[in-house]
Amino acid sequence: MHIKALLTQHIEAVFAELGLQSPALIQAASRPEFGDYQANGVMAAAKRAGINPRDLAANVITKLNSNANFSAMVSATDVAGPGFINITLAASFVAPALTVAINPTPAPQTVVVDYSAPNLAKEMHVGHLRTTIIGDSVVRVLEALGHRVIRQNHVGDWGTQFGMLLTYLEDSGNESDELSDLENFYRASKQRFDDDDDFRDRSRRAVVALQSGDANALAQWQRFIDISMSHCAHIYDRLGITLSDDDIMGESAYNDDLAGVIEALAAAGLLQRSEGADCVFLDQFKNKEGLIQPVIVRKSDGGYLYATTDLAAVSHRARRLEANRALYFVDARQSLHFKQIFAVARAAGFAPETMQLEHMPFGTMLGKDGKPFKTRQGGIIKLADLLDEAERRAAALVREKNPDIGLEQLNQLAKVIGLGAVKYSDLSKNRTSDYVFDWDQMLSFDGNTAPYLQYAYSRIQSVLRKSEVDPTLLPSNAIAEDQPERRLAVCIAGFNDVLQQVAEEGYPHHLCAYLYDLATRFTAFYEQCPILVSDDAQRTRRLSLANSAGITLQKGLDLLGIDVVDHM
RNA sequence: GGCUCCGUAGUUCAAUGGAUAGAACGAUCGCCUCCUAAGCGAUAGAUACAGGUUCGACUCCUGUCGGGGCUACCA
Repeated sequence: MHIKALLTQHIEAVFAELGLQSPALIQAASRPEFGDYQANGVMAAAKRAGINPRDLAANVITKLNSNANFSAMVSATDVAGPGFINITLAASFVAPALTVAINPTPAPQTVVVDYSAPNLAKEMHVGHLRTTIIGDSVVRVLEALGHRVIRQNHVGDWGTQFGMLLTYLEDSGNESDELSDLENFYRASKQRFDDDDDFRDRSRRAVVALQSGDANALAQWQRFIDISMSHCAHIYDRLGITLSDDDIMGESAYNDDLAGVIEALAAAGLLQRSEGADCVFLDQFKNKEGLIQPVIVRKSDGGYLYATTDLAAVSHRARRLEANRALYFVDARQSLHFKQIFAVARAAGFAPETMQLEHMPFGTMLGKDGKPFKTRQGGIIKLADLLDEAERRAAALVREKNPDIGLEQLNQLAKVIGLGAVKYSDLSKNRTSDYVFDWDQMLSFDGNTAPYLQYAYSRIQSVLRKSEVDPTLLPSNAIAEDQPERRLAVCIAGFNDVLQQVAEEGYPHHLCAYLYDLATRFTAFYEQCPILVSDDAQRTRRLSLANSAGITLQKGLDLLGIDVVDHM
């Protein structure tokens, strides 16, 4: 059920009938006393038509009420304030939504989602959390709505830094166990690269050897990549990320396409030689002095750059994968880069006009001092260490709450709760804002956190167990009666609206906010409406509501990549 | 310099141009004879500054102050 879409349709139809072209602007009511939903569009429509907004609102309501379909879904509509329309849904309309079905989209698309993309030169650190977790959640939501999703893990497996790493690997006698700590290995080779001129030159030659397909260099490279990728796979497994080896489409995969990209750009008349490099100059990247910022696609030494690779990737996604949409969950610092890539791709015809290219940026991770974490020298926290600490803290808490718990169950609980907390703390923030990394914040188990939602879920399971009824036999369309029941039921009915929004905009924090609201409404209901001690009809109705709330929580958390447990 | 993002309670975060700016943590005070107190209730506390547009501005525009980021051969 898409409540917003239905209300929007009805109201905009009335607007049209009155000769007005204006959005209905439906949103969930900002306060409970305003009903369940509100339409904010009347004021603007009235303004444009030069009529009194409250009169228009009254007129709209009259027309709405004469529509049988609208009357069936709504129990009250009122004009409020300067011209808001407050809408209270009919309990009988809300009831069917308690089956908690996710509605498939009427217009399924092929959506490429580019996310995670760790740099294989290094070990995954906390900076990779956002793209990986947020991207995976959006992927889950898109798939749940019936879109065909193609994951693309555009790993950093190519480029100049590998010259440095392979040269260092060679110098250190090919000791593969040194690679067990990738981070140290990277740091050591970087140090050498910065200090040693000869090493630097050899590193650059190693890059050329790699790019020209030298067999020995390639073999070394492959070994390095395999080891590094297995580190990533391990992290994905722990985090429950849906990426697999099949989704790996790294930078190196486009090597054979790069020359073709240059040719195509030349054929399109876009290529210009400037200071020895092949560039594309587009008017839209002109500054105030009229100077155009070039997009360099081939260096003066003949080497390609990541811009070239990304152009090849756009082309691949458009033609081979036949994507209608491509989403890039990548750091906001690359905003200009993607603006350029998308513009060049369009100009060169690599992507059809009908294909949406969307950079879904996220903010930078900051230290507690508010300054960006420097990834170059120290200061980074490995993802593996963060997850260990999360599980350790969760285990300590679980043991404290439940001293008699068995070891196996303890570990299982600690994992679900610890990882849930880490993921939720990231997912619940607007991805575009910068991100302050703080152990205690990230591993908090109180308040608006995943454990709160998991706790609400486990309480529901507890009540259902005690009721000794089979939840699948509960009526799935109970009519809510008391106020806390209504508030809960209306919230459950809004599930599809929020999924739709996340699929369109790529902001899972809206789903988090929704689930938190749902959980607080459940808790209010739980406090105010005794379930098990009620009489038969009431008991069944309330059990049914609780069950629906539990299913919604479970499904919603699953779309965030967070598990639930029956006991906490 | 140019472009761009940001500045909201003590702290961490919310708020498609809508009504009285919401939460959480922390603080203070309450609530377990009662379906799990990882909970619930109450109190205090915020839009950097100055203009402007608008019926209505945290949100849009201009300026000031403060802080990130990007900006021709790294990715």
